[in-house]
Amino acid sequence: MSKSTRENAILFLQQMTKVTLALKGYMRQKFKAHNVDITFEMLQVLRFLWEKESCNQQEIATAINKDKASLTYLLDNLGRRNLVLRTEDSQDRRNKIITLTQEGRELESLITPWLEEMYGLVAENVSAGDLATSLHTFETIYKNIQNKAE
Amino acid sequence: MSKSTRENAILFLQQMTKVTLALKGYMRQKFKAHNVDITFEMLQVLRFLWEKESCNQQEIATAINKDKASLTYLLDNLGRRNLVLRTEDSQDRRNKIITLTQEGRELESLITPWLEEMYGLVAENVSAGDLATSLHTFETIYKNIQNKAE
DNA sequence: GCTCAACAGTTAAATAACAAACTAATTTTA
DNA sequence: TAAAATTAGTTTGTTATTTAACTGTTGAGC
Repeated sequence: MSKSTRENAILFLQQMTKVTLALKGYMRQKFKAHNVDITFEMLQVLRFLWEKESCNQQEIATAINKDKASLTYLLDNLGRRNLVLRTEDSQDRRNKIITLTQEGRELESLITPWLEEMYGLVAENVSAGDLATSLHTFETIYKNIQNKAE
Repeated sequence: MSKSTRENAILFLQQMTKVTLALKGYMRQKFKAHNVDITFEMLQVLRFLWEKESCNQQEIATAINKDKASLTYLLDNLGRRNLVLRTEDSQDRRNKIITLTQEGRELESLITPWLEEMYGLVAENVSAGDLATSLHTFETIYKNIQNKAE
């Protein structure tokens, strides 16, 4: 690995961290400005449920890259805010079926525009080609890690 | 924003999350395999201190993109592990000067190779051009967010 | 049919992040 | 120089993540 490649790898990691933090901060500020009492992580759950009304916890966890313990916790918090409901699956009693409450469903129309703005922030001033290259780079790096970790 | 651009923006965010998690997991597994009782976040602090032996907390916080409250907490944990020392700055008593202990310095030679491996994972099978494009994309997105948030 | 492995979810303990309010020290400025 | 603003760090409360151990349920193979 050449010295400049190494430097760029380090910069890559730094910039990735900064972008992640900045996007979270952007959404947090939106929530605060509109008195919506949820976090970025809760939004990830809600966004999934807006698409797929009913499912078990593991399904959500897999979709949004979290483990099931985090989901237990997140759904407790969403339940406390009256945004989701947990019911036992009578078909397979290991499952808890998660559904949105009316309140949870109603948030969709308020928040979706902010999500679209966030997607816009990712795409703005970035050519389609550069975006695709970056995507491809992520995929390569991800594979590199999977291979190394066996 | 075209539909496919939007899709790619969403994929970009998903892949970025996955890469971040995978890299953290990779390092965690290294620490565990070698019985080194630190976290990825503590490593960020140590890595900075290996370069710049002595500084105050705010300087570290800025360099590794954390807030000062997180640093208070992280340095408590590093201190408990006997890896860093906090001393009051007699020049400006608002500052706490952070230095590595012998034990903290000794970790450098053990851990640096793992860091280099991590940089390698980012650069492996990625052309210099693609890496540079990705870097540039991050910078553009970061600027987009800064501009939108005023 | 029983046993055992696999699966879904919970819990507890440790670590981390963020916001807001706070203390103490220093610098600015009027 | 006295008051005000700024800066460094801590504390508190809420939220999130990870690991590991745990409970309960289901299903496969003998």
